[in-house]
Amino acid sequence: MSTSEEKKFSGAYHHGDLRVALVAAATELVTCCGPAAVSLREVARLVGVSHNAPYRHFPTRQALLAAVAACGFEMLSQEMRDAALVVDPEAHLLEIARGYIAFALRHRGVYQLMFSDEIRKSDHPELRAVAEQAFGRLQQHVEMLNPALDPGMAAVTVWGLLHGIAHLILDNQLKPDSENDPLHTGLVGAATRILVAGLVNVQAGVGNGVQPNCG
Amino acid sequence: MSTSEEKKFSGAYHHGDLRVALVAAATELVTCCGPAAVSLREVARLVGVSHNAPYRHFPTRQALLAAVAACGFEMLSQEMRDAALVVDPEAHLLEIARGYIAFALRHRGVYQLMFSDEIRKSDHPELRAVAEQAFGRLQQHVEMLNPALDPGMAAVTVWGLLHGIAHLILDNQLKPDSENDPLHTGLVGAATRILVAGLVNVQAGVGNGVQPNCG
DNA sequence: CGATCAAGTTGGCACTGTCAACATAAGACG
DNA sequence: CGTCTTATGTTGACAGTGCCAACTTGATCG
Repeated sequence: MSTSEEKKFSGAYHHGDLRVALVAAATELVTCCGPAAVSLREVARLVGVSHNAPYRHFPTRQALLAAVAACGFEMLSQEMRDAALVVDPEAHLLEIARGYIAFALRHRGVYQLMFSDEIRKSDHPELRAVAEQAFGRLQQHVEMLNPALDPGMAAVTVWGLLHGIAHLILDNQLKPDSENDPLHTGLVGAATRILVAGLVNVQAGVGNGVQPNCG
Repeated sequence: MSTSEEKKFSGAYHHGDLRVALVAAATELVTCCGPAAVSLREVARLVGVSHNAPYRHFPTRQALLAAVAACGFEMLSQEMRDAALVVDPEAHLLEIARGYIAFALRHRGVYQLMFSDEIRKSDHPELRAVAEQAFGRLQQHVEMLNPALDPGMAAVTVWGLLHGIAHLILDNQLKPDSENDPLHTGLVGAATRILVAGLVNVQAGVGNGVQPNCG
């Protein structure tokens, strides 16, 4: 933030790198106060430009938020690559689950944004691309657990569980076990164990191929 | 809606039943256009009163939306009672899952509202009550599947999966299998089968009691 | 140098949630 | 019956929003 938030670094009329400064400021705002609290005017204020300057770089508020979300998907994708070190498949998935939830907690508002229907992926192809990449990684991991299953179905199931738990936590729908377990590792562990047991033991049924990410 | 939406049914200055008319209109708006599209002024307009009349019945926009959400929880609770007829535990949970997703799809915006963090359950105790009631029903059902498991953990896991899938569908994160399977029965079936297999086969581990619904 | 054009600015519009002040109708009480 | 109170609606205002249009600035290139 300290690099470009102060615009007058060279007394310039033109900011120099307003686009990235806007995304950075917006990300910060989203992270601390949630997507709803982000207004273009506030972001502009933070960066130190006039209320209409952002429109030279983003045609709409949604577009700016989409850029923030895309940034989030890249981070998530990275996070899941980092979790790829563990070898035991079960421990592997547990590691992924922990990482996923930790990511959602650490980036709160950004995570909410990434899966918000306010940001239609159909309107932002680049967003869709990074999102599919992240999902692909997850699917790879799940596939190793039980190759007999329809990979798409299985992956969406895992994703659904993680996404659901993340949402429940972020939306404050769970009693504040937060005191002694702020990352909800207990819940995540139990849920993952149940899911893994299911993935391994379920008899492979018919699967008609669900795919993610349209918008 | 036709009962009280037209205020001048008797040329009255006082509406007679403005509160329920507002909730009804808001519910309609939320259902068709999503929570974000609901403005107090628009609701007032629909009902045919001045833009400030709602403030005589709801101290804030959030309060009106909370009333809509509470109404939704009651419907969901009802829905889950209706699903209690099936006897085979597995088929039972499948029935519940189908019902849950169907509810989310049928009531779209209301469902999003029910679990939105915009509406803090701590601010609306009556909301919290009906929400906990609905969760209690789910927990009862899950408990029958494997009494050895921590009931809270297991129920939150089931809930998490259903909630996650619902969110993915409602937020348009899944490719439009919608054409040939608008209710996503294929996905819901597969996911539920995996989950049931897990619930039945997992060895009961330690559980430190997660509970839902705080805000 | 002069023209062009991207990048920022000022001003305005319609809309929002919410507050304050006022108006009206209905019901309580004499 | 008349008056007083109170719940309920209304009008008007304020600060905030996203976005459009018109203007200004400064860098870049012939």
